[in-house]
This record gives sequence, structure tokens and C-alpha cells, in this order.
Amino acid sequence: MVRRTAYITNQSVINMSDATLSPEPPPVARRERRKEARPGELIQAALELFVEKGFSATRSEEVAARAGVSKGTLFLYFQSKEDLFRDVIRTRLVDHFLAWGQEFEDFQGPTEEMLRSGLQAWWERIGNTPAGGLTKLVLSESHNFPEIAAYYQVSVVQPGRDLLGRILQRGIDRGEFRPIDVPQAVMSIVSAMVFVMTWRHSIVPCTPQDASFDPLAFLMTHVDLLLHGLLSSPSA
Amino acid sequence: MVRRTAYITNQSVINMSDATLSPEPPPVARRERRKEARPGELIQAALELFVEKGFSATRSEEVAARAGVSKGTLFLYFQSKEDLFRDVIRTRLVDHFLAWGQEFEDFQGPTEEMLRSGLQAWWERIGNTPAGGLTKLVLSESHNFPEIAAYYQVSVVQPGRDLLGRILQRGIDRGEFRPIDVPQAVMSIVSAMVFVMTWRHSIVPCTPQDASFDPLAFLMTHVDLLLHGLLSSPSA
Amino acid sequence: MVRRTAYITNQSVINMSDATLSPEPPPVARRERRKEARPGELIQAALELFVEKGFSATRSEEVAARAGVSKGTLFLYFQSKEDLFRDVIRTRLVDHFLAWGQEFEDFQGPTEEMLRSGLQAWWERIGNTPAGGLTKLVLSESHNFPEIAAYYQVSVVQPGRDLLGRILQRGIDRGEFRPIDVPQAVMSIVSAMVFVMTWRHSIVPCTPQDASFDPLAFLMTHVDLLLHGLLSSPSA
Amino acid sequence: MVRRTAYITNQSVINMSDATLSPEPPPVARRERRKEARPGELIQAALELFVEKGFSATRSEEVAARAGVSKGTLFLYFQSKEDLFRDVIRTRLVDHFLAWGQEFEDFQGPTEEMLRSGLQAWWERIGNTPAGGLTKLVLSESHNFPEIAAYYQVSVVQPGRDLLGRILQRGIDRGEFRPIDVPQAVMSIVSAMVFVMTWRHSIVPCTPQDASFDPLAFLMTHVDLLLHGLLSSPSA
DNA sequence: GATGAATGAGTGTTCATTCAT
DNA sequence: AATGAATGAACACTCATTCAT
Repeated sequence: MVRRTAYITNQSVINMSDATLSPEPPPVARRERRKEARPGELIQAALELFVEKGFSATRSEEVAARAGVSKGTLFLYFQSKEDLFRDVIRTRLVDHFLAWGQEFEDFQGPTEEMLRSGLQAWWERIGNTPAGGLTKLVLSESHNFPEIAAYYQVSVVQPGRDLLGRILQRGIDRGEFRPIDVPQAVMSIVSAMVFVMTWRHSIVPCTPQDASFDPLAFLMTHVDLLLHGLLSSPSA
Repeated sequence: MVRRTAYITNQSVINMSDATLSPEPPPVARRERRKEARPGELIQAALELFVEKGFSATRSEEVAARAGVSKGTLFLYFQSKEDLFRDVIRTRLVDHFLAWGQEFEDFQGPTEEMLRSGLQAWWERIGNTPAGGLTKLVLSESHNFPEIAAYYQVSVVQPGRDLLGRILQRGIDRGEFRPIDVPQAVMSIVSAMVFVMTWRHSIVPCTPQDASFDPLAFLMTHVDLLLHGLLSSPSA
Repeated sequence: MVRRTAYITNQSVINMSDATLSPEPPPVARRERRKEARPGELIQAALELFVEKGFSATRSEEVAARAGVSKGTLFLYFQSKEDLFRDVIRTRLVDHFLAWGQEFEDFQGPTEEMLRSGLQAWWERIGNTPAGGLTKLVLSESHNFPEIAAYYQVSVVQPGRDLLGRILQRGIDRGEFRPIDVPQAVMSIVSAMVFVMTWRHSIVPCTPQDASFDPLAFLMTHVDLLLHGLLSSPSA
Repeated sequence: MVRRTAYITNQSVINMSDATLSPEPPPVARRERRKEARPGELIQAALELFVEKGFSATRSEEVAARAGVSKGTLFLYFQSKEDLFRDVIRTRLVDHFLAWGQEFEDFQGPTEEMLRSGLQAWWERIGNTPAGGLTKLVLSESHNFPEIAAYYQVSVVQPGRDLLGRILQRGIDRGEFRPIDVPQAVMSIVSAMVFVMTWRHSIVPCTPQDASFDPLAFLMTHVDLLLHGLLSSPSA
């Protein structure tokens, strides 16, 4: 499990635990091992390059080169560049996303803490990983690959919204929160999450002079505001 | 209405002449008029197409065709397709953005209302216009055009943040708001604005089944939550 | 009109009157003239190369080069290499074929002479031109382009069979020929025509030591045999 | 049955061992047998596929797959795809062709009958077998494999012409036929044979609506016409 | 100034061939 | 001997850009 005490502020974080290479079980023929590792290596390389340079600006040969293979090998494992893109999304986004939010099922403390803790977990496990760059990529390329955007909405966004909705509902049920419009409130949180990922991979890298944007701090302050409101004497 | 007074702290702005909006002063010979209108017509066509299909998916010949001229003419006015992109963004971002926020200088009512009214104005004049698409375009292409992203940050985002900051500060000064961290609170509002534009031009068009996303309603509910908080008995 | 007294025996005849360039009517802009000439020049180049080397062995850049243009220009006029192939067939085979057999409508002499004269005309105008190579090409590539083969059958072969059929029928009607099965007899002539074209563009170029194959002589002897039979005392 | 006595005036024949047809003599170990059978199995698979789809449209992996081996094995036995092609043709052309015409050496009946009977035998044993497809293949690929075409001419066509020539000469010698130009008359028959094979493997599969072409019937009618002529009162 | 024919560098993809296992 | 993962040369096709008219 990845656990990071301090907030990670720097950009260009490529901390992707290579999910494909385990601690080398029984000794297999070298060639064999590569065959199984290849798709993962290629997807990893593609993820990095797509996030770094964008989909169409990345030549398929570059992906192959970064994975340490030749152009032809790429097409041995993926029917086309677009297919590779799809598989990157599938493998990285969805898989990673599923890892989020399991432990909240039997959370005991106050919902406010649950919300903070959930967001922090999301940031550490998803937002602050290449998957965050992927999200920006999906949004950027949505014109060219609408099915992928739709897939993202269904497989990533919707589950996230559901989870957040359950948390908010819990707060209402336990009398901690006011009986607000849950779906709308969920969107207020989602918007901050999407914004953080978008911002981090577009504006932030271009304005080094203004590098004071701290995503996790922003998220926490955001939740704070949502919880306590701006008004000095909140309305009845 | 184009008014240029404050804000513009730009760097290396090449073509700031908003050839498209000025009310065409003295009557000139037809040919002459076309000649001067050309760049603006091309920029308009490019804006539309870039927003519709993305930068790289738009062929320069399409831009020319939509502007009613031939491929060659495009390169008479712009050195390259990238240059055209830069000019589109520069011209339009500033144009559109300046239209926002002048009338708030001497707003009289409560700050809560000022905030709502300001966001509504923004939505109507910017978010819900091609400029919204522009923003998404800038973010999407920030890898390929980092100077543009930086320019956007300096010329568009920063003024917006300043304006919002002044509004929030006014609320605090008048005792309406709690003495929160203004820059952070500003970001909570900005994030919703950016999110709305991003979402609207990427996910929404790809998921017609889930077309229930109402940007203005979201913005208003968002402000509502920020103002009143989620908690039933807000903290001291 | 092309008229050759002696039989043309040599291979590699590329006598294709450029059907595209007429005696330069009114003076047109250079560029303009090229634009109209280009498709014809490209088709001519493609015809030559396809016949020389086969369809798939011919790179599209070679076609362009022989036409004196660059690769890109080829695709300005033809959507794909396959399309170019189709247009070569359409332009050259069908057009040329239509030129055959008009004057036989009111032929006066004996049918035997009509048949010889018709075959000789066919040889001079079609068989002994690049169109002959085209026929071999169509047959060779029929696996890869079945629609083209079907088109050839309908637009070239069938009309030819019809024409030959009318000639034979005339002979029967005038009592010159025995009342044979006309379609079958037609095929006996067609087979010789097809054979001549096939042979000339496949075996003959590969066996220079055996270059004694004279297509026109063969055709004439073939007709002779068909007319008079092999038997010394022909059957009743 | 494979008999090698006459005819073979070949040049540079590399692999003449007909590994495919010989009735597998003494029982060998399984592994051994496979090893010797491999080339033949590959040639058989290649023959089928080349005839079905053409040479360049057949991927070498398909050949291997149909032969039940892997891609690499193919190149264990044949230096290249072209080499495989050469071996396919060499092996099969000779094999098939030699099967024709031995029994005519001491034919007793009238020459007319001999001719018909010979053609029928040819059709059944060669024309109407994969060898027919082979012929079309040789002609189609003659540009890329001129030595093969030459080999075909020398080893297949010439023996066939010789045989037909002997038959016709017999007819003349016995007073059954007129003293015609034997080589030319032979070509009239050969042309029909070649045409039949070419047509059958190119045009016919592409025009199912016109599937009425009966090769054997055509051949017989063709001989009929050649024997009896078209004219009602044959020449003096 | 305007045109649009022409260019050619660039890229995704295929497939015969090699070679480590 | 057999495999099949890997290679990389080859090629069709695109499109931003140029320039003769």
C-alpha cells in the first residue's frame, strides 16, 4: 500500500507501481516472461507519453522505443494506436479506480472525517498518479474518441459519484449534514477533483512562477468551505 | 462591449487587434473592407472549428473554406497553423473576458447577491459562449502551446481571481462572510467555473443519455453550498 | 486512325495516343492545362507500370514519378491506389473497346473476310496496345479485385462476344457458314484473343529464345482453321 | 503416376523431389517421417493458398498454419517466400504434367478420336485439378518470376505441344487431316487449353451470374470446329 | 491580394525474415 | 528440429505549406 504522509506537490510524478511484474515466481524462459510483461510495459510507456505529450503528438514508434521494443512489436499486442489508448484507459483508470473506497464501507467516525479521509485517499491513489493525467487526456481527446469519454463517464465518474453520494447520504441520515440535494452536492466535490487533475496537467506546468498550487491543500480547504460555509451567521 | 482598461498584463502579445468586433468605422471600398476583415473572419472560423473538432483534427483547409477563402489565403495572414491558433486564443480570450465584471465596481446590495449575480453574468457572457470552448481548448492544447496556457493564466484567470477575491473580501469587510482564506475560497469558485466549461465540452457531448447536467443550476447550487455549508450546526 | 501494314511482333509496345492532350486549343494558363492533363498522365503512367510490373509490385510513388509529379499529387486525383487501378481500366479498356467494330455495321463483302478484317482491326487497336496488357492484368489481379474482373466481363468481354456473334450469325444467315452453335463458336475465337494477350505478356517476354510467336499470324491461321477445318474430307 | 523419361529439358531445377506424392515407402519413426514430409506438406499448403488467393495476397504465416507448423519452420525448409513459390511450381507442374499422354503412344483408333480422348484426359487429369490453377498462377506471376515462366514453357508447354504435334502429324500421315501447318494448328488447341484454365480461375469466380461456362464442353466444341470448320462448302 | 495545384516530410501499419529459447 | 517473439524495411496515404499564375 502506498502511503504518503506529506502532500505531494510536484508535477511530473510518474509513480506507477508496475502492476505487471510480480516477484518472479517460478523461473520461466526469458522470452516467455517478456511476452507476458510486454503489454504492461507498452501500456506504461504509452501512459507516460500520452500524458506528457498528448495522444496524437505521440508517435507509436516512441511508445515502442520507451518500452524498449521496436515499432512492430507494439502492433503485435495492440491492433492500432487507438486500441492502445483504449487499453491504457481500461487498465490504468478503471483498475485503479476500483481500488478506491473499499474501506469506507464500515467507517465508524463522523462523516466529516470520512469525507476528508476519502478525498485524501483518492488523491494519493488516483489523483496524484498518472491516472490523474489520464483523466485530463480523456477530456482533451474526447472529440476524437467519444466512446472513450463515455466509457470514462460510466466506469470511472459514475462509481465515484455513487460513492460520494453514499457518504453524503450517511451524513444526512446521521443528522450531521443538512438535508441538501445530494447529487448536486456530489458534483461540487467532483468538480474540485476534476479541476485539480485538469489544472495540474495543463496550467500548472506552464506557469512555474505561480507554482504555489497545492492540490491536496486545495481539496481540504474546499471540503472545509463546503462543510462550514462562507457566511458568518449561516441562514436558518 | 470591448473596454480595455485594467488587467492586461500580457507578455509577447503579437496580434491584439480584435479585427472582428470593432464596429467598422468609416465606410471603405468593398475590396478594402474584405482585406481588413479577412484575419478576423479566419480567426472566427478557426475558433469555431477548433472548438468543434479540436486543433489537430481541424485541417487548415477547412478553416479557409469556412471563412470563404482558399487555402493559400490563410497562410497569407498567418505564418502557420500554430500561429493561427495562438492568434485565435489571444484575440478571443481577451475580448470575451474583458466583457465581464465591470459593473460590479459600484454594486450596492449584499455580497451574497453580488456573487450570484456575478457568476450568472459570467455564465451568460463567457461560460455559455464560444469562449467556454476556448478555455477547454487552451487546457487541452497546453502541452503543445505552453505560452498560451501561461498567457491564459496571466490574462484571464488571474483577473478573474482578482475580481472574485475583491468580492469575497468585500463580504468579509462588511461582516457578511467569515474571515476565511480568500485565495483558497476563490479557487473553490474558479474550480467550479473551469469544471463547468471542461465538462460541457468533453463529457457531456459524449453521454447523451446523461444530458441532465445544467451548468447554471450547478453553479448556483455550488455557491449556495459554499455560502451555507453542509453541516447542520455549523462550527464556531 | 492507326494503320500498320506489317504485323507488329515486338513486345513492350506502348503506343498509347495520349487521349488527353489535344492540339492545344485556346491558350490556357500553364497550371490550368496541367490540372486537366494530370489525370491522363497519371493513368498513362500507371497503365505502363502496372503492365510492366504488376499492380502490387508497382509503388504509387513510381507512378507519380513516371508522370513527372510527386507522390502527393497522385492522391490529389485518385482516392487510392485501387481507385487509380479502376480508373485505368475504365479509361483505357472500355474507351478503346468502344472504338472497335463500328464500321462492320454495313460491311458488304463475304463474312469470312469480315471476320478476318475484324480480328485484324482488334489486334491493331486493342490487342497490340497496352490495353492488351491490361487484360492480362485484370485476369491476374482478379482475386484481389473481383469487381474489376466482373466489370471487365460485362463491359468488355460481353460486347466483344456480341459483336462476334452477329458476325457469325450473318455468315449463317447468308448461307456462308454451317448452322453451328454460335455462342460456342464465338468462344473459340475469344479464347484465341484472350490467349494471345495473356501469352504475349507472360510467357513470351520470358522466353526470348522462342520469340517466334506472331500473334496476328496466329490469329489468322486460327480463323483459317476454324473456317476450313482440319479434316481432309469434312463431315456431312 | 510419376514417370520421368523424356521432356525434362529444364534449367536450374533446384528441388525436384516430389516429396508429396510418392507412396511413403518403408515405415520410419514417426518423428523422422514428419521431418521428411514437412517440405511436401508446406508445398501442398502453399499451392492451395497461392491458387486461392494469389502469391502476394498469401501471408507466409498462413501457409505455415495450413501445413500445421509455425512460421519459423517454413523458413527452415525454404530460404524465402519466393523460394517457396519456385519450389511449389517446380514440384507440382512437373508432377502433374507428366501424368498426361503416356497411353497415346500406341493408340489405335482414328486420330479425331485420339484428339478428343487426349483433351478429355488432359482436362480430367490436369486442367480440372489444382494444376490448372498453377498455370494461371505462373502466367500471373511471370513478371516477378520470369525463370519460372521460362521453365513452364520449356517443361510443360513444349512437351504438350510436341505431343499434340505428334497427334496432328499422325492424322496427316494417315490421310485423315489436310496437310496443314502443324505447329500453328497445335497452337489453336493450346490456346483453348490455356484460355480454359485462365478463365476458370479469374473471370468465372467473379461473375456468378454468368456461370454457364462449361470448360470440357467448350474444349470439345472447339475441337469439333477445328476439325470440321465453319464453312458450309469447305474450301477446295 | 488571391488562388489552388503541387509538394514531401511524416506516420500508422504490415509482413517476410531472424534468432533466442 | 521447432517455436513464436521480435524486428525493421517498406509502403499507402495525409496535410501543412509553398509558389507559379
